[in-house]
Amino acid sequence: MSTAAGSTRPDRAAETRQVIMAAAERLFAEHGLSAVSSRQIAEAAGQRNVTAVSYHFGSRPGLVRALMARHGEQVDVLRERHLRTAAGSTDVRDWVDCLVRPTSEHLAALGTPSWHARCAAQVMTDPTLRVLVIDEALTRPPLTRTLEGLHRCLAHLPSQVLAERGDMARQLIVHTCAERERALAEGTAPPHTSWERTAGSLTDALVGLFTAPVS
Amino acid sequence: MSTAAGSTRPDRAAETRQVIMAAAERLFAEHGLSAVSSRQIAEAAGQRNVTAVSYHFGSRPGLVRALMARHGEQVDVLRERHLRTAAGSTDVRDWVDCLVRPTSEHLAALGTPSWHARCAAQVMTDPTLRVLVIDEALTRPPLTRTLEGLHRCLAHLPSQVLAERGDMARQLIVHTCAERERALAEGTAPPHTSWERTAGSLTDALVGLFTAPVS
DNA sequence: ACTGGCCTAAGTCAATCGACTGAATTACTG
DNA sequence: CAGTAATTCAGTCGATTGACTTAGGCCAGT
Repeated sequence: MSTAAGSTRPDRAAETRQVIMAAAERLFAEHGLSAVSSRQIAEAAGQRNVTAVSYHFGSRPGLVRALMARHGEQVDVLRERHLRTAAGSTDVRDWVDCLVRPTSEHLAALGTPSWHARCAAQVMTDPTLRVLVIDEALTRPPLTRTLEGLHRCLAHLPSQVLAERGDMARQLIVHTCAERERALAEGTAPPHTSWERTAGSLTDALVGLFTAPVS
Repeated sequence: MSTAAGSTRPDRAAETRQVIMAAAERLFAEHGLSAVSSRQIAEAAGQRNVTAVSYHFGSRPGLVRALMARHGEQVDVLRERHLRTAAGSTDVRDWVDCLVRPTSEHLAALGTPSWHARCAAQVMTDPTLRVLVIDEALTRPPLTRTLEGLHRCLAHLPSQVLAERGDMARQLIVHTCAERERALAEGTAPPHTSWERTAGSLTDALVGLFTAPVS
């Protein structure tokens, strides 16, 4: 029987993948995306083989994609829950909550220090990896449904303005969370800082951003 | 006489510095900060010596600092002008204009394609270069005066909220301009896109962000 | 118990990196 | 015209990188 007792055998690779991803995420957040070599990742993951990354993920972009996909799935679960409570609402704030809260809750669940927010910010700014992740993110059903709900509340805005403000919201969420994560990890955060509070500030700001009059 | 006729002699180094900075900026924007080596920069600048960067700028961080400082000075000039017209105003929009317009005007003056906005976004996200540039930027008098003016309009907000929203504004301006610059350079921008329009959208959004009610 | 397939370890290769050294070129200065 | 300091060029060094190949270890099913 291979019931409990930790893991059945074929999990060894999956475990190694997890270890590598955790190490990569930390190094990416600390030193920047392209400043970290595959060797360093493998070494930090306790793998004495320098080919570990390319074996398990094919390439560095493959690793990044796996990294983002894993968090994306977990955020999706949380977003589904928020979507159920926001269903049918015509209040912008409810839909902004669906945008912000899943991310902040996921980061809170990761504990401190976490690295994903900073890693995601790195990926978003990287000229080559940007596209790879953006269109993958935009095809996630819970996110597109959130945007649809938001658009229904803001139907009075020109579509181009809506698109612009959506982009701004994305930038704002990603980079604000990254900065907050760094402050939390470095211990330089102002008192009373928490992911809960961050989500609140972000939501307030985004509601203002989306409902601002168009000149 | 060495009046006209281009340049007096000691300018040779200054000229080379400019060429190197232009090449570096382009490569940084296209491939990411740490993905570009000093050698590649020197080569792209037409320098056959691989030591050109370290000779003229001491190090790679030195080059980045010089890059940011040069644009910072030019933006400062534009910001001074806006500050004169906004002086004494109690309208948030006037001060947001002082925040946004100098940047957009500077980018517009650079022509298309430009690379500075994307380069700046890279620097802002880099774990090591971030601090190097942020505190230098925050010590620029025209910027601090703008923030003071903004704070006077928003005195009713708790100081921590003010600080948070200031950070968000910074992120928003830098990354929105970077994304717009990329769209313009790649020709994938929607019609009617211009720095003028970008500034307008950004200003609307930021006014909404700053004046949003605190929950 | 054996065997076959998945996973990890170990070693190698050319290419490239940053830093360093010294010589050649340049254009002002006396 | 020669001297001088600044700038550019050319070549080298050890270290590191990604990609590749081969050998070893481990578990599952039979």
